[in-house]
Amino acid sequence: MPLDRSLISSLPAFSGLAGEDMDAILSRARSSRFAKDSEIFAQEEEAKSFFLLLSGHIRVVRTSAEGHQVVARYINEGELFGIAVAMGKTTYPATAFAAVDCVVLSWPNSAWADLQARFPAFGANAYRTIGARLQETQTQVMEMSTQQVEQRIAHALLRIVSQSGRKTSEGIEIDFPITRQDIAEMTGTTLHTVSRLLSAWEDQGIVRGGRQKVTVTDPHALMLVAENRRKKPV
Amino acid sequence: MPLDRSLISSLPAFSGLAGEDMDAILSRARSSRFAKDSEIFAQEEEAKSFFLLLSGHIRVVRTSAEGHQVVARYINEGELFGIAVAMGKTTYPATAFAAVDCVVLSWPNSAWADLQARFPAFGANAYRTIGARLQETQTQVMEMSTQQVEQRIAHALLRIVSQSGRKTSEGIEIDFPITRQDIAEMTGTTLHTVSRLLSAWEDQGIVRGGRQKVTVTDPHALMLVAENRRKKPV
DNA sequence: CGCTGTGTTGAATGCCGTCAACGTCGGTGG
DNA sequence: CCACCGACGTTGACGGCATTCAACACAGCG
Repeated sequence: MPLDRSLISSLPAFSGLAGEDMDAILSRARSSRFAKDSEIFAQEEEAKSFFLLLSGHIRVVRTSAEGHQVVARYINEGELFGIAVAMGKTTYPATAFAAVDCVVLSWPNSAWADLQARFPAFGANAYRTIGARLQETQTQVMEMSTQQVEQRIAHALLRIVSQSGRKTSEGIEIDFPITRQDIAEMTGTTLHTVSRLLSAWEDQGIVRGGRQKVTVTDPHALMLVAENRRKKPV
Repeated sequence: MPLDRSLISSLPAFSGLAGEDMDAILSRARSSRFAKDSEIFAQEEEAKSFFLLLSGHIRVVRTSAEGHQVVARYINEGELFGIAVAMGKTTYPATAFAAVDCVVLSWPNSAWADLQARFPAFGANAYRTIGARLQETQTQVMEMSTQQVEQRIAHALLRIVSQSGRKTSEGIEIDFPITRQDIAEMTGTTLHTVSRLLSAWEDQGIVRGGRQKVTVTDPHALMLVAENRRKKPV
């Protein structure tokens, strides 16, 4: 069954493309499902395909030679990922896990050159994605250089809820399961420190914790923390 | 006077291109000189051109809203830089300073789409450059997350000398003036800590310091430090 | 009902940033 | 040529923040 263009027509990765162009691009794609916690591709593995996340959330993890892990980013619905081919790389630079059950489109890498040449807007959007990620990553380096752990965690939480937040009666909740350990690996700290800070913030009514769950109840206060501008409570 | 293709024929950014293609690309470029410490472009400034460094060394600096600076990277001879246009960005994400007197080629951004379409190998090389920088930056995030300051500085020094080292009778010397402060801004630490560590390493015969100068006299020992595998001296 | 993964909290250690003072190099101008 | 001055570098003392170590609580699951 062919994929319908309505799946993708509103996504930024396809902006600037005519309807029949989308059809042509989709005709090369196939759709697959990945169960929660399954692996979509692995670091160092030969890159055979590139992907678009239709629904779900994906955690991208880099592992160092010594076995340390860091969470490079979370992929949201509508984003391209695993686009090693667009960077001229033959292996994936990180591992991608389904944070929840996911549906993804995938294209064989062999289709990239052709699609990119025939539909320049598609290529340009992919390159824009890479550029945006480079800039985000550099921003992360700056934060890690200049900010304390507390500000970094606050920034990370704000970033996640703004990209993957879901409004509830209590506040804005992160839309996928996330552990203290995950947050620690995003911010270069330990789960102990994350737990302590979240507990402190919960006492102050800024967030509400839960098992694999974080809800931001007072985004404004959290922003003050992120900018180190609130007076610390006793 | 037209630019000669011999200037660029051996550079990776032009690999896979025929001689006449290089001429066509060069015909759109102009060459300029920048004095030491002058600014080639500034962060947030509207991106009008992209660049190739023909000779010299360039320091790329990002400044945060609060005024903190980090050195994102050094550009070596033969590398593209300021390629915001290839990432679909309209402003430069960082400031570029000439670390020494420099000669650069520049192209107007308006030439990018055309060059990229006519000479796919040129575009692909630029995208490869961006991909490589994304990966380096992510590696830096990993290092900052998992390693101590000492290992980070050792890694940074090894990276610099491998890319911009010059052999001398004493060892491998960094080929451009670099201050303790610069090294601190590359590694997310303070000039005090850098100074202390370099002094300690000098006592151990691993490096030799100097004003705006660092020479690695024992690269192997420095690598052991980087991997945290040498027994610390008393 | 135990087991595993997750989360919380206390106490102690230590790395490295901060503060401070001084030393040194090199360029500049009298 | 020499004196001065600013940029760069060194070193010591101190302390705070976050990691480390440890113990326990709790939930979900087979």
